[in-house]
Amino acid sequence: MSEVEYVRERWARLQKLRSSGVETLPYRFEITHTLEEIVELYGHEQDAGRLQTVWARLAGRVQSLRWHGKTTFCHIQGRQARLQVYARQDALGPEAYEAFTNLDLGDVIGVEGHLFRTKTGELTLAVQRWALLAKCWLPLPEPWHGLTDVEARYRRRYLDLIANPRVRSIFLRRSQIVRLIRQFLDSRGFIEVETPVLQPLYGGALARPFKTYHNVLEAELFLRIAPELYLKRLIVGNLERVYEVARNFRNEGVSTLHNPEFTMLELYQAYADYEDIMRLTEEMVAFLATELFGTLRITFQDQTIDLTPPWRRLPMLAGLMEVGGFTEEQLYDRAFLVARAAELGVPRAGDLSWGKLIAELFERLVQPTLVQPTFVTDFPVDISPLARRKRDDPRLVERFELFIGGLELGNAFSELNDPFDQKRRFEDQQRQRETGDVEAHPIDADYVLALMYGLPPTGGLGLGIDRLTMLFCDVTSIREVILFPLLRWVPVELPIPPELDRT
RNA sequence: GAGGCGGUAGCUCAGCGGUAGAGCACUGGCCUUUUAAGCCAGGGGUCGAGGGUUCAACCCCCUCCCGCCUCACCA
Repeated sequence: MSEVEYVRERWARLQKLRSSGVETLPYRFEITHTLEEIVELYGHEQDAGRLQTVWARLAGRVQSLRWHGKTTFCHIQGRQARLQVYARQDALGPEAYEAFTNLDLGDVIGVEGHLFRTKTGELTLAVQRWALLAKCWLPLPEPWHGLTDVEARYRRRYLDLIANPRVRSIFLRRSQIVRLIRQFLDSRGFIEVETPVLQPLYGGALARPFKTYHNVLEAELFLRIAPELYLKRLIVGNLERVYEVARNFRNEGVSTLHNPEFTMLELYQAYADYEDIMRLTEEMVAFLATELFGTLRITFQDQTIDLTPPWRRLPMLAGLMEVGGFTEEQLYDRAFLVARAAELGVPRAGDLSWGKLIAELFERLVQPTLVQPTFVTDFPVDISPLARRKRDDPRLVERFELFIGGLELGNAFSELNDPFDQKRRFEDQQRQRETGDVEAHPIDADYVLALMYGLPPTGGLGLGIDRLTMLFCDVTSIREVILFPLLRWVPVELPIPPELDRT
């Protein structure tokens, strides 16, 4: 049967229901409990007499229907809990009962009655009155296999959420993660702030931006690629500890690890350095695991990951020596690095700076081995234009990236607070841009001006919320943790029968 | 951007160069404690789109669209 015919059929049933006296499509329905509350309160209550006295008004989506002549069972589903509902002709009367048997899977109903337990012991509501709250005009995916077609799952995420409990649990967990992060940071004296998404000049990361246009100002604007430079202005402004749960936009490819818009926690703490931020990070992630799972040992892709702090610190150059087999001399031997990089398939290795060569080699040789939580520290200065130089080696910066389960989760520095050095670093980026590096950081004089008023020593962190959620939900595609991942637009044809397509 | 895989009923999937299939869902009937309810009967298809080869194409060929995976790009 075509979708149009389903709609037609259900339309006819709705008309029948309207004439049965059952309340139809009301503006509100007063509930006494959510389904979660009812199950929580009475799920273990065995006393039949006591259950009998519980009168409840509940609502949910009909997710199964079993009818047996003069009685009908169904389950209604809420956000997490579901409850069985039992309708009898003798309790409802012939009209309301007949209407109940004409429900469709997917309809949203409100029910009123008392609780009891069936023969098999299942907590159930015996309906006395009911109302149709919303009509489901189209058939739902079948309950047994759920919805598996990936494209359909992303384009119609609501169906995915209805049909696949695991998907629901991922997004509930994501919400919990963000809530716990706020709780953790608030308890440490951070304040949550909001900074511009529309920026006249983008910065704070090395990436290509989306461009847009303000009509009245007649000005080009960019969607932010990171909130970093605004948050650090706030540290200049004495706010001392700030964070933002920031949606960032990067005009880059889509993959299992990248969505053009994604969510990053950024935080800045005055008077701290990157060592402090490492401790903060491991404590925060350990807090999350403990609150979510009650343990610091989690499973990701069949590997057990131990989140117990302190985590391994691995200086980038040390990693190349240990895992990559480099000697200290080789690390500064440009010809050797170029040859090794070319060997590993790095394109245009000869054109890369020392820092980029080191980073490429590290990424290929060492990164895949990082399953247990690891802070990779001390990056080359030329790929880190916003990080402060290492106190005992000006070729490097005080920066770390966090890897867990092979995922790159975060990036942090001792923030560069010297306006003169910052200006030179921007100028260096500008030169890279002129040689064709489209991701080089643009010069932001307004930001340097802010630094001239004095940025205290500051530690900052960017933590990928999407990827952190992937880790905690044991999924390998970022689209599984983003409710509506970016897909190419396709036209939709509405299955509305022509005779119903009027006012 | 390159390569691989996929798109068949509302959903999950078979299928074969020769009349389009199953399970669930749907419709009608029976059934007052069922739960992947059961039993009986029935309806439902632009086989992603377009072109080509062929007596004949869901199937073979070409182009395109959409998606997934790997790689590249990308921190």
